[in-house]
Amino acid sequence: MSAQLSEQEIIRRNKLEKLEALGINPYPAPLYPVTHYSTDIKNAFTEETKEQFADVCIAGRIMSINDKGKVFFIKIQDSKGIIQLYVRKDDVCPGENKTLFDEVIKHLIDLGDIIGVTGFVFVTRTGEISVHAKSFTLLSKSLKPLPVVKRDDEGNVYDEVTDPEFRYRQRYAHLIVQPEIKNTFVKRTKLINTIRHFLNERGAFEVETPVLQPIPGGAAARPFVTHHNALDIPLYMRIANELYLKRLIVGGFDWVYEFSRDFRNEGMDRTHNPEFTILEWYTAYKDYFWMMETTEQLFEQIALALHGTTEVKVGDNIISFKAPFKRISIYDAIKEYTGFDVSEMNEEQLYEVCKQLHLEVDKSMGKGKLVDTIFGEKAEGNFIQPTFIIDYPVEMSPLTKKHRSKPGLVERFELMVNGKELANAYTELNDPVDQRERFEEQSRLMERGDDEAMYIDEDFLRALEYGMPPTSGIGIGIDRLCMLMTNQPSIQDVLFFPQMRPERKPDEA
RNA sequence: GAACUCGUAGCUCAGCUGGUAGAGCACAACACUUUUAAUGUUGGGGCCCUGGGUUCGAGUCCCAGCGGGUUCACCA
Repeated sequence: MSAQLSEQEIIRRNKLEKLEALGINPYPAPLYPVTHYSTDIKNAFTEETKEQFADVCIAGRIMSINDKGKVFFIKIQDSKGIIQLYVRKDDVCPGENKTLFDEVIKHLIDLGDIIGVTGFVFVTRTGEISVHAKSFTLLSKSLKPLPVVKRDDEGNVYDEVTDPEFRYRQRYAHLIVQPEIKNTFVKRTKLINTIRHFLNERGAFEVETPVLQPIPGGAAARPFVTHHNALDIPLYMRIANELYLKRLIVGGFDWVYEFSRDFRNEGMDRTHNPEFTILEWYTAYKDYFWMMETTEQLFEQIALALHGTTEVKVGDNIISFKAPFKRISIYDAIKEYTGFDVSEMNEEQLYEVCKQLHLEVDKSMGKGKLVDTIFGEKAEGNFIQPTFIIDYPVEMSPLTKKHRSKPGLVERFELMVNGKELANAYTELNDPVDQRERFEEQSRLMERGDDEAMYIDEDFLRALEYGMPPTSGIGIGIDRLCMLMTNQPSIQDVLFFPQMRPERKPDEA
């Protein structure tokens, strides 16, 4: 074990022993009575307010040390920012015993240590607001050197940690070294809070439903399988929570929602993580037109909450979330970008169109999947500004109510933004007889080899048979929405701990 | 799962057609009581991802593996 330690790690362990020999606990238990944060001091300190800062207590992690002999300039980083400490030998060691300064501060303190000081705020000769330390306390010794990232007053960064593996595997260290990435995660939480507030103030009710499901329903995807020992049955990590939320609508809740962590056993890339978050909500006595209007309002509100404006810059595009959004049927969208009118086509004709468009297709694909493929490959990427794609063919949508006036279609929309799907919603299918037929059609697709076709959920059908009010529901991909709203190209940058391949243990080499 | 690409000090990176392993920061020692990414002087630190091969000789060339990234496939 010790053979694997670097020189610097060994030195730090030696310092730990020396501290203990001096009777200093490198990991003290008592609370540290912090009174101020770095940026609050820097923002509020003036000649006029300086009395308020005559006696402050502040703590943080040492990010730089400038040793000037009998004076140290130490920059510490707390949860809000960085502030400089001015540590003078005779002020932290007023008596005869100068050990704290000559030994501890001069030799036993490292970058990365967490310390606290009390003192008063003042401005140095070079004009930097600093804390003049009267006492100095080691709060936690750091045994592992952090990557050293430096930055000057213009904000230029030197020796930035660029290794993505480090960023994602050791997020804790990445957050220390580049705290500006916190902004993305602060925005993520703000986004979720905004949605929660939007829904709650309209009377929606937040619920929790099973993650472990005996039948993985509500979406077309490959699930993770696990096993329950006591019951001796397979259980699936949920791929969606749709069918459970609808059961609650049957049970008499008019508007339920859940931020659902879903799991899909599929590939990983910069837009896919095996676990991800989808907001789903269901509202009784509404239809998909109402849902489009509500969705527009929600997105407009999110943009305002995060950016203070409805115009959001994403990559090279400026996206306007000002409601209302454009609406176009999926067949019109396909016609616009391929020239083919597929609205009246049967499966063979669609297959032929796919061939002509050089799209990869196979015989297991039904009409729904063929239309989906054409749209996904040829049209989807063109919708940069928020656009509702509406009225999908029934074959693509086994949980959606048939269109009130257009045969062969269902009342469904997907919201496209920046060329990607952000939301998927419909007027819910509440006819139990129709729902059973749709499930049976899915079974036939499964037999043809479609490994994403849905299972028949008898319990869900039983619930529908009791009667579900007319309902509209929606699913919104929260991670994708975060990527969009924070202008991050990779899902790994909006998740604190994205899934990684297991790290190889050093002793396995 | 496939193709391409990368792996050298704690960090960022050099290392030529194969010939004793390099820099800056970080680290250690000394000096300096208001410094500004980086004060000066001196010093230490490497299984060059792993395993094979070619060669008198491999960080460098070849093969395989491991890990990362990008693109593609599947999908939200």
